[in-house]
Amino acid sequence: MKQYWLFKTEPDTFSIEDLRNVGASGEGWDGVRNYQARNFLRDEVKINQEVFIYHSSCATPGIAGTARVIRAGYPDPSQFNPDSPYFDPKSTPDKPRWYCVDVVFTAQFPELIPLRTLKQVPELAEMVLVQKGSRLSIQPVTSAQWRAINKLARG
DNA sequence: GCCAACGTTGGC
DNA sequence: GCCAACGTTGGC
Repeated sequence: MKQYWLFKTEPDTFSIEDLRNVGASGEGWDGVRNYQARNFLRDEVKINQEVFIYHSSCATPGIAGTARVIRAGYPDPSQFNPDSPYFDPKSTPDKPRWYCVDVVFTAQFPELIPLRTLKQVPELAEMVLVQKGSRLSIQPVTSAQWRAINKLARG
């Protein structure tokens, strides 16, 4: 079965509009500093898989649109950059600790689908995002969940 | 390996 | 800004 994902981002820092604006070159999804999320990026997120872009820590948190993976996991360059907020002095190029992938914008939903709406959809009851206390910033999404959310987005 | 203290996430 | 939930750190 095809694997889908949900990536969280704070729109004040990097929004779906920002992703759209970088165009076809895509964007390195860097700065993920959680081991469970790292493992997904390193081992399981593959080229051509599709991703929901989720806006967190903002007035209306929710799913803003979609992206596609154009490069699978590789060492996150920001961990080696002392000027980066994501610099990790304990990481070395032969033993990188953190990984990222590249994604490209595919669509922005006509309207963001708020978390509060997603929580009310029976088909999404098992979704990682709506589980209590889920802080995971890179999450697997099933094909059934992918379909249900795209249906919601079309209204 | 336990676990208290501390730090972070993120909705509200 | 509050605070619950969770992750990480570090002494022992």
